[in-house]
Amino acid sequence: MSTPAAAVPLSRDARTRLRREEIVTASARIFAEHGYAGVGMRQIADAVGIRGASLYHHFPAKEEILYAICLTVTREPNEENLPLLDAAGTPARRLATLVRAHLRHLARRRVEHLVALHELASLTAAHRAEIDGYRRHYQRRVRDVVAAGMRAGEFGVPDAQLAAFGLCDMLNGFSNWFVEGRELELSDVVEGYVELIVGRMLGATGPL
Amino acid sequence: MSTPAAAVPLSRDARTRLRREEIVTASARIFAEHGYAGVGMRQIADAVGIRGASLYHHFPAKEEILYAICLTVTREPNEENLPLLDAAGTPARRLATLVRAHLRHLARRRVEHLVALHELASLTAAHRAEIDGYRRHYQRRVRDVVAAGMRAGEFGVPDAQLAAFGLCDMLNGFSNWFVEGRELELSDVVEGYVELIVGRMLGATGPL
DNA sequence: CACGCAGCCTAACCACGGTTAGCCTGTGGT
DNA sequence: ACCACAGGCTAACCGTGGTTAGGCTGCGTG
Repeated sequence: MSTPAAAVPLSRDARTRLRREEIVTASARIFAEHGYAGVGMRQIADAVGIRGASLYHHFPAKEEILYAICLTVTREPNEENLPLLDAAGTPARRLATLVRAHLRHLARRRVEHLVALHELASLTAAHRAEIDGYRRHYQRRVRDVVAAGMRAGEFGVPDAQLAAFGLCDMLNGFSNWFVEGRELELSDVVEGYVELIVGRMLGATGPL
Repeated sequence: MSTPAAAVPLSRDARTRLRREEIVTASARIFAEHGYAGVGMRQIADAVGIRGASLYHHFPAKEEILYAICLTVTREPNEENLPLLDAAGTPARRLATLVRAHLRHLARRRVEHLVALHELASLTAAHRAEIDGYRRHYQRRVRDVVAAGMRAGEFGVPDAQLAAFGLCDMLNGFSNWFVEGRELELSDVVEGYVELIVGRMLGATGPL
C-alpha cells in the first residue's frame, strides 16, 4: 500500500497547516469561554504547549486568529449550503435541505460559531466588513428563496424579508443553547426545526 | 402650582441618579459600537463630559457599568412582560401580548440589549450567573405557556421546549437587525412577528 | 452662615498583555 | 553532508487602561 500505517511522515507544510488549525481550534474554545478580550496570547499558547511569542510564527497578530475563526465559520456555510438552494426541487424542499445543513454545520462548529457571533466587534473594521458581507449575502439568498416560494404559492407568509429574518435568527440562535448529548438529540432538533420553520411558519405542505 | 415649570430645582440625589443613568446610557452606546473591551474609562468619561477618574464617584469599577446595563435590560422584561402571561385569556392571546411587549421593549432599549446579548462573557462570574438566571426564568415561563397552549389544543407544535427556544431566538434576534426608521416600520414588524410566531409557527387560530 | 460632602479634577501608579528582537535547534531538501 | 529555514525559546519593551490618592469647589443642609 502506498500510505504506510505505522510511520506518519506528513510533509512539512502539512504539519504547518495542522499547527495553525490546532491554534485556531484551541483559541475558539478559550474565546468562547472567557471572551476574546479576556484571553491573552500566553494563555492560548499554553493550550497548544508552546510559549506566547511563538504564536507569532503562525499568526501576525491576535486579531488574525479571531479573523481566521470568523472567516471559516462564515465562509463554509456560503460555500457548502448555498449551492443547495440552486439544486432541483421546490423552494420548500430546497429550504428544508438548507435548514438541515445549516443546523448540522452549526453543531459541528459550535464553539467557532459562538465566537463569531459574539466577537464581531473585536475585528478590524476591514475584516468585520468582509464577514458582514458574507452574512448579508447568505441572508439575501435565503430571502430570495422564500420569495420564490411565495410566488409559487407554496408559502403563506405575508413578507419574505421579515420571514427570512426570523428564519435566520432561529437558525443561528441554535448555537447558543444546543450542546451535544444533553437533553435534546441533534437529529430531533433538526427535524423539529424543519417542521417548525418550513412546515409551520412558512406553511409548506407535503413531504420535506 | 407645586411644580414650577421654569426653574428645575431637582433634588440632590435626583441629579445623582440622572448622572448615573447618563453614564449607563452613554456607555451602552459606545460598548455597542466598539465592544466592551475596546472602550476605556476615559472614552466613556469624554462622552459625558468629565474625566476618567471621576467615573469612580458613580461606579466602583468598569464592570459595574456593564452589569448595570445588563441588569436593567434583563430585569425589565421579567417585571413588565411576564405578568402579561398571568393575565386572563387563552395562551395564544397571552403569548401574542408578550410578543408585542417584548419586541417593543427591545426596540426601546435597543443598544442596551445589543450589549447585554454580546458581552455576557465580560461579566464577573457571579454577575453573569445572576443575569443567566433571569434569562432562564423568562424562557421557562414562555415554554410553560406554550405547553399550556398545547394541552388546550390551541397549538399544533410537537415539542414545547423546542418551540420556546425558536420563539425566544426569533424575538431576541430582532435587536440585531432592527433600526428605527429604516426600511421596516416597528408596528409592522411587531404584528408580522405575532402572526409568524403565534399564528403560523404555533398554529393558533382566531384573533390575537 | 458655616460646615460637609458630592462631584470633579490632576497626577500617578502599575499590572497586564500584545508585540518585537535575537538566539538555538532539528529537519527536509539539494 | 550541508545549508536554510521553520518553529520554538528567553527576555524585554512599552502602550494601554483600570484604578487609586489626594486636593479643590460649590451647593444644600443644619
